Amino acid sequence: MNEVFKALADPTRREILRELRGGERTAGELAELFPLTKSTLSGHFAVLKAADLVQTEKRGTTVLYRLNTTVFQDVLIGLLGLFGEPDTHLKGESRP
Amino acid sequence: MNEVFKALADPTRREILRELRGGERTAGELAELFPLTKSTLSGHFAVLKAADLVQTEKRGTTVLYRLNTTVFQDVLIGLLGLFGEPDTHLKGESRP
DNA sequence: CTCCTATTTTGTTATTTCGCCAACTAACGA
DNA sequence: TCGTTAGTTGGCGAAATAACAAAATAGGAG
Repeated sequence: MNEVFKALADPTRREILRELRGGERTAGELAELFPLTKSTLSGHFAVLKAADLVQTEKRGTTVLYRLNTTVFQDVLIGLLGLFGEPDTHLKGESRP
Repeated sequence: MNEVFKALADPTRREILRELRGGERTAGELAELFPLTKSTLSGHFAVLKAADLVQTEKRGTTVLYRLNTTVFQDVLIGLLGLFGEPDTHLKGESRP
């Protein structure tokens, strides 16, 4: 979960995710959208992949990136954990 | 919004927010919960305050910190912006 | 096999971040 | 006023981060 928040901390990476809302894109297509080199973008892709925010598919010589919407739910739950009510009604300790 | 995500990127700061779910705490009370110096914690408080994630109230010689739940909504909307559907149904361009 | 094209990896540099200690300010009580 | 307690600020070093250029890898096309 820490990796997810760290990944979301960078504006470029958030913009990448925003672009992927429209559907899958190749690494090159994404790279063209930013005033950064391909290698820099490739590093950002790696961070997003490590955080499981994107999924990749290798098709021939290109790599497709797409959003992993499953993790969206995890982030939401994480946020609820930050701002929601403390779980005082639970039996066990939340932090033993 | 960038400051908010940056603030959430640090585990200590997220833990501070989690602690504040239980109600307001003084800077000293919060500092005791972490194996860090007061000055370090003070720095984290400043980041959280700059991101508008907490509100402060000076009472005598102590400073009370409390959660700013208003920003929670902003973060949610920001997340929906990242993972939700692109706003293709809107009239204007989203990025002119 | 050889040459492109697409992408990742590696090495380097500049900037930022996080932690500590020491010094400082502010409010209170004796 | 003097001393104490609560908290913030400034300076510094270590580690993480983000950017680039150049080299390396992997897949087709010919």
